Amino acid sequence: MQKPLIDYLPSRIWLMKSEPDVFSFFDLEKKMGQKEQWDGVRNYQARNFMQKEMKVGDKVLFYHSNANPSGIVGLAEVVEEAKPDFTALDPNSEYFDPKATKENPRWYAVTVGKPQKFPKFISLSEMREHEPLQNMLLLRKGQRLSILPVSLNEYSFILQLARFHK
DNA sequence: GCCAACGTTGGC
DNA sequence: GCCAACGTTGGC
Repeated sequence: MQKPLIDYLPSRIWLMKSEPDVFSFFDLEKKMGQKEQWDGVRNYQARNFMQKEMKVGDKVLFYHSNANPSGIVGLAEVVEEAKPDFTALDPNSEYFDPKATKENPRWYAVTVGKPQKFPKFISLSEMREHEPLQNMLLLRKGQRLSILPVSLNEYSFILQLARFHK
């Protein structure tokens, strides 16, 4: 019997996946103001995390998915609470959702900023090697959610692996 | 490119 | 509400 996701809440630490070909950690670093709304999420569970659970100041482990290799590149932070994701209303956007309206935007997204690159990149395969990370939601078979809560112990361990001290 | 494991949609 | 068909995610 696996622990349901909801048992990990409330969390103040999150792992957010992004495909680097679409939007990478380095894109965030280069972004004006070094912040970006996390738009394009079209999964209800991930949206609910952003809309209902994520608060300004929450820590974000920035994960590159579909990458060579996939893994955590650095730390970031929630800098603005969830607001409507207007890409859903834009017919020219690949994230357009015909069911979204101005009155009911349907999709919401937090804004992520304050990127801090890890001295050492943490690959997915490295995470699998470490006992203290074996219960990470990220490592669960079949877990595809793009936003996942992270426990404090997992977070501390990852910061050590990444040689990140602050 | 393959494909397992999910999530979503829509007919009934 | 069930569930088959389809679409997506993301590691490999």
